[in-house]
Amino acid sequence: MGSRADYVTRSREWIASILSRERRFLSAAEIHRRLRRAGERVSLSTVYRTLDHLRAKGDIAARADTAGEATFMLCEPAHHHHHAICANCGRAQDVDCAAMEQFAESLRKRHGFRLDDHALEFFGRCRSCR
Amino acid sequence: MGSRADYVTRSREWIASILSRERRFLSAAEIHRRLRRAGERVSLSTVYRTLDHLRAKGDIAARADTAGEATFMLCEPAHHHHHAICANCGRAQDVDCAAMEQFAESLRKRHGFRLDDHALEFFGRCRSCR
DNA sequence: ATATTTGCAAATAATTTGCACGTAA
DNA sequence: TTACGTGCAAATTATTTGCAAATAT
Repeated sequence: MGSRADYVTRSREWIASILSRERRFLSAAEIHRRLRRAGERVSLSTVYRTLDHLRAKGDIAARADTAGEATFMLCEPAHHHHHAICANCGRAQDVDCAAMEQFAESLRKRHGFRLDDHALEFFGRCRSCR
Repeated sequence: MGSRADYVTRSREWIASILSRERRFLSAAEIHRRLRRAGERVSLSTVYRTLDHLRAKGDIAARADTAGEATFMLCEPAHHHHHAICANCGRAQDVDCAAMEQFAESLRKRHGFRLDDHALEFFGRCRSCR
């Protein structure tokens, strides 16, 4: 039965550590640039493949930025991507969403829309960037 | 002073009419396909340029779909892109958002996040697709 | 030993651009 | 007429893939 292994490699550790240090959405190219700066020689395709791997495992959240470029961020609850994204530093913080869920429910009642998933993003300035 | 004109052309009328008929997010390629089906000979670049033009005017909303491809939809209030997107037919309906605004306000108080803009999307089944 | 990951170079796919020609005003 | 729009082909950019070599288990 298909239970594929999960090798721990230098590239993967580096990419994970970058995502873990910078708690914000990064593109594959940005991650690749940081690797080179750190002196790590990892190919861009490996970055893409690793990000895809992490996404499949549910370890990171992916979203397309305004230009449509894919970006990735470490994020535990794989199913609730609610973030407050700072227009200045780009950092994203998680947002608790009890009120959100409640609103989603009222949505269904008023609009007859059966909800499978939802995504909410705020754009602005975080506390430290004001 | 730079107030550019706004010519009414065959291509633009067609593209506007397609967006007006289909109230859902369409990619440039999808719009182009519809034009050809209708027997209209419009280049893909013109589709892109027209969509960009409409977006600049604030007549349409743009968003990257899950694959990162740009999609466009006719949408009056240029600053509030809240949509309920049907996973089946793809149609997007506007969602009233008084409760949303209120939630955004509490966000600021609790997280110290100064809000510039926000985007909210629901994915599921609309009434007629259930 | 063997399955998995990687690098590299080439293939795709979406989008943009330069430029000569067409068209609305 | 003249500013704006369009087609076409070429350029750019993000992402994916095939395959042989490297590496983790």
